[in-house]
Amino acid sequence: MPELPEVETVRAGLETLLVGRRIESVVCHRSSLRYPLPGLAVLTGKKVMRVRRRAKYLLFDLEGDQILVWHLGMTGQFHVLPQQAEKGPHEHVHFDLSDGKSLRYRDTRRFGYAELLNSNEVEQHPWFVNLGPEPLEADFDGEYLVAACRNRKAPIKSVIMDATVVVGVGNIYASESLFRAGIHPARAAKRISHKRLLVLTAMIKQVLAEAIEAGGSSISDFVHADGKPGYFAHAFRVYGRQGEMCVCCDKVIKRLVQAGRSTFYCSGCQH
DNA sequence: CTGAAGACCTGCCTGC
DNA sequence: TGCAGGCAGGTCTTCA
Repeated sequence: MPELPEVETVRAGLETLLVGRRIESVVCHRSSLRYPLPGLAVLTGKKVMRVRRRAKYLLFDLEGDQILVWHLGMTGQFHVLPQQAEKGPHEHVHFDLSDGKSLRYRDTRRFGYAELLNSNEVEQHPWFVNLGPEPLEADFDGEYLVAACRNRKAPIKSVIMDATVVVGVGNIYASESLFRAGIHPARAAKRISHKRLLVLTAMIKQVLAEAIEAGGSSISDFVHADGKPGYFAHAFRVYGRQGEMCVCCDKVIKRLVQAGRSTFYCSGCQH
């Protein structure tokens, strides 16, 4: 469910709630999500040292050398509840913690997945080895995107959602950043001028930074680790607004389907 | 190699 | 009311 701002918001929440706590017990209510779950019982007694993020993956650094890598898929959520809280629907894994709380993983559609790695295995793991730069880091800049779009005739929306080009830009923020940049989502990447790609790079950074600042979006499944919703959904300018008036001109927001995903755009502002 | 489409899974909303 | 169909924030696999 979550795009980069949501995962980053979850990461920050979990960092506060988990670091320094020990895992006292682990219960898996099913043996696999998207893939088989790793044997999590080995984490019993381990202290959580850090919670990091790479792309849309959460990385829990544990005492010793192990890293629990977790992807939330479309509908994954972590909640921190009192240990005595009853098991909720679609709660697949419980970690009881040394402070009397319980970390619960809930995932309706079960597209989430997890793996337990040693720290030296992460970079070369298939999930990480081909990932592009983080969109908010300096190595994702205009010149980089220009180079990535050269010779690519795929629609620009597909290119910015390609995790080997840049990580973390999902279906919502792809539409939002293309709107801000005034670029039609179906335009072939190679047919966009250098100057406009520089603007798009800046808009990707801007929209993601604003969403993180607002605590992520809240559509149906996203909630923070502490259960509070994010507020960025109120700031969508095109996503989910087909049939509504554009905020910038007198045209109506349209929807089209690209690679099986909905894309929202304004035919007046984007070309 | 590239790009498009299907697959995974459940729940909710719409329209007949 | 009931049911079929479409839709949902991700990513991997398959196919042309």
